[in-house]
Amino acid sequence: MSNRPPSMRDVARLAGVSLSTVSRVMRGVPGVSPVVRERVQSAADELSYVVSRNASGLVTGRTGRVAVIVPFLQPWFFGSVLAGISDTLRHADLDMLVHQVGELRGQRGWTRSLPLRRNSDAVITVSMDLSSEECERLDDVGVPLVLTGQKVPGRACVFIDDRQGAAKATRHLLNLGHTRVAYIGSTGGPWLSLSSRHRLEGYRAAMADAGLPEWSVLSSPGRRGGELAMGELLAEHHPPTAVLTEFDDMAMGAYRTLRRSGVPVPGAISLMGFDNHEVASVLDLTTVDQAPRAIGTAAAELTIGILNEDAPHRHVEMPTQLILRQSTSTVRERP
Amino acid sequence: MSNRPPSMRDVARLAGVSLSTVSRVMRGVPGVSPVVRERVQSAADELSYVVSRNASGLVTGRTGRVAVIVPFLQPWFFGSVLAGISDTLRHADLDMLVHQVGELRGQRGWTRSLPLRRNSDAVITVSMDLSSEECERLDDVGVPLVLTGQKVPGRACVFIDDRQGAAKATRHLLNLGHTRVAYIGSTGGPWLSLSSRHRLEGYRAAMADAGLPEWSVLSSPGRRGGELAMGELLAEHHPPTAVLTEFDDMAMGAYRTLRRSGVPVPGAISLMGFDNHEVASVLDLTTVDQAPRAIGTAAAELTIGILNEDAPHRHVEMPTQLILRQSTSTVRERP
DNA sequence: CTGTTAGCGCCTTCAA
DNA sequence: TTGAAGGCGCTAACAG
Repeated sequence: MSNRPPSMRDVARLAGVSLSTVSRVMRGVPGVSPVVRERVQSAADELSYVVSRNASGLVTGRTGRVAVIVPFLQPWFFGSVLAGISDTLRHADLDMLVHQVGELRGQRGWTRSLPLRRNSDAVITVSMDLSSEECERLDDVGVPLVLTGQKVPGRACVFIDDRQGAAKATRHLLNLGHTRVAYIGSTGGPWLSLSSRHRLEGYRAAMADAGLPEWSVLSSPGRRGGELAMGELLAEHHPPTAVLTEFDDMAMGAYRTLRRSGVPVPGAISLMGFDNHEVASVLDLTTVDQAPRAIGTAAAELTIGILNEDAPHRHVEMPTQLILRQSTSTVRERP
Repeated sequence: MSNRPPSMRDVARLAGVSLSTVSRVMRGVPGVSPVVRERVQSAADELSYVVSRNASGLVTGRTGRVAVIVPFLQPWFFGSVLAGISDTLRHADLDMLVHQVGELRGQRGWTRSLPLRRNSDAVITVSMDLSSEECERLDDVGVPLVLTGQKVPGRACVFIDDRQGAAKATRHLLNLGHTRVAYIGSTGGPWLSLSSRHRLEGYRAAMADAGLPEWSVLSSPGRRGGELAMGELLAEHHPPTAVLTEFDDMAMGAYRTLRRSGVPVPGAISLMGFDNHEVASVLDLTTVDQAPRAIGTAAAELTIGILNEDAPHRHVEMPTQLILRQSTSTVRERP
C-alpha cells in the first residue's frame, strides 16, 4: 500500500548498473557477465522486483496474456477445460484472462464489448459455437484465435468427433441386444447446437447401419429437458429398452424420472449419457468421456505454438472413450 | 495479423482532433462538446479502436485487472464463485485474471511465482485457507487482498458461518427424531481444514445441546472418503439412523455405498450433505446451500469498494440455507 | 472546450 | 560486455 512498487531504475541503482543491463538480466538474454548478472539478480530479489508486463508489453507489443472466452463458468465442463488451459499457459509464462459472456451473448456486437484488443496475445473460445460472422469479428481483434468444441476449416481448433462418439455409444447399446433404442437430444440451446447436431447424426447413422428405426425426442437442454423427454418415452405403449442422451445432464434428468417412476436401471431400461460428467460415476452412469481437461491443454498448446509461429497442425481432434458402468446391460424383455 | 492495431493517434487523426480529446472521450470524462464527442466516437468505432490498458495503466498505475487465486478450477464450487466474480467485475470494467495454484501450493514461496505485482489492482483468493504468513506474502504484492472462505480479523473477507450451518443441519436431523446421528468429515484436505473444523464444531455443539453423544468419522476428503466412512458406519452393530456429511461430495460417496448395500434412503438412513452441489438435486439430497455465486459477487463488490476507497464493511458474512429434499425423513426404527 | 507537453517503465537500437 | 538515447500508447498537468 502506498508508494509505487520498485521499478527497474531502483534495481539498477541498487546493483550499480544501467537500465539496459537490468533489462537484459530480467529477460534472461545472453550478453551479461555472470558476475553482473548475479549482482542484478540479488538486487531484484531484495526489492522483490517483478517486471511490469504493462511496460514491457508497450514496447514489445506483447501482453503476456491469453484471453479465454467461455459461455458460462458454472458448469463442470468449463471448469475442467479452464484447468487444462491454466496449467499449460502458466508453464509458458502466460497469464489467463477469463471472460464469461453467457449473458452478453445475443447482444449484437458482444465481441466488441470485450476489451480484448491490445490486452491479450491470443483468444481461446471454449464451446462457443461461433458463427463465421462472430469469428470474423474476433479476427478483428488482430490476435490469433483458437476455437474449442467446434471444427471450422482453415481455423485453429480443438474438437472431438461428436458423430463418432455418439455412434460408438449407440453401437454399445445395440451390441447389448437392444433394438428399441431411443435418443434424447437438446434443441434451442444457444451454444451447443453444432455438437448437438453431430451427436444426433451419429446416433442415426448407427441405427441405420443396424437396420433399425430411429427414435429421437428433442427437448430443452439440461436436466429438466431430460426429465420431460424421459416422461414422454415412458408414456409410450412400448417404451424403449435403451436410451442414449445427448449429454450427462440430460441423462441425470432422465434418471430422476426413471427413479420416481420406479423403473429399474438397467433392469428395465439401459440409460446412457455423454460427457463423463464428474457425477456420472456417482450414478454409475455409462457414458462417453471427452476429457475436457485435455481439450484445454491441447488448446493452450496450440495457442502457444501459434504465438511462437511454429504451430505444427492447426486442427486437433481429441479422442472419445466409452466409459462402461452399471447403467447399461443386456436387453431383458419386460414381462 | 500484421501491422500494429490502431492507436489513439490514428483515431485523433481521423477525427481531426488532438490526442487528449480522444483520451477524454474514451474515458468518458466531461469537458468535451457533444459534437466532437460524437465525431471521435465514430472514428474510434470505424477503426474498432480499443484503449490499451497497458499504456493507460502505465500512467495511472492501475491495470484494470483483478487477479483471482483458486486452488483448483475443476470442482463445481470454484466455477460458481468465479461466475459471480466475473459478472460483477465486468460491470465495473475490470478484467479477471485467474490463477490456479493447486499444484504449486506447498512449494515454498508460491506466492512469488505468480506475476501478480504490477499486473493487477487487487487479489481475491477463493477458499485458499491461507496461513497468516501467506497472507503477508500476498500483501507484499502491494495491492488490496480480499479473502473468501475464511475469516481473518483485520482483513477483507467474505465467508459463511460454517459452524452455524452445520449446527442447523444437525438440528434438522434431530428435529426429525433421530438420536443416532453420525457425522462424516474430511481430514488432511489441504485447503478446507478451517471450514472442516468449523463444521465439525457445529455438529458437536448441536449434539451436545441435545444431550446426545457425538459420533464422527473422519476420512479422506472427496467421494471416496465418503464411501469408506459410510462403509465403516454400516459395519457397526447399531448403525446411525441419520448421517450428516461435511460436504455434498462426501455425501455422494456415502450414497453410493448405501445404494450398493441396499440400504434405503431415507427409509433406513437419512442422509444429508452440505454445499448444495449442482447435482444434489439429482440425488434429491437434503443439504445446506451456501450460494457460491453470491460469495463471488460479494467478494468482487468488496474489492471494487476497496479500490474506490469507499469500502463500507470489510467483513461480509453470507447466509446459509437449509435445502430440504427427499433424502431425510423422520426416524423409523429398523425392524 | 481544446491542444501541448512531459513523463509512466520498459525494450531496442546504436555507440562505446 | 555495457551504457545512453529514443519511443511504445496513453494520461495528467498545464496553457490557450
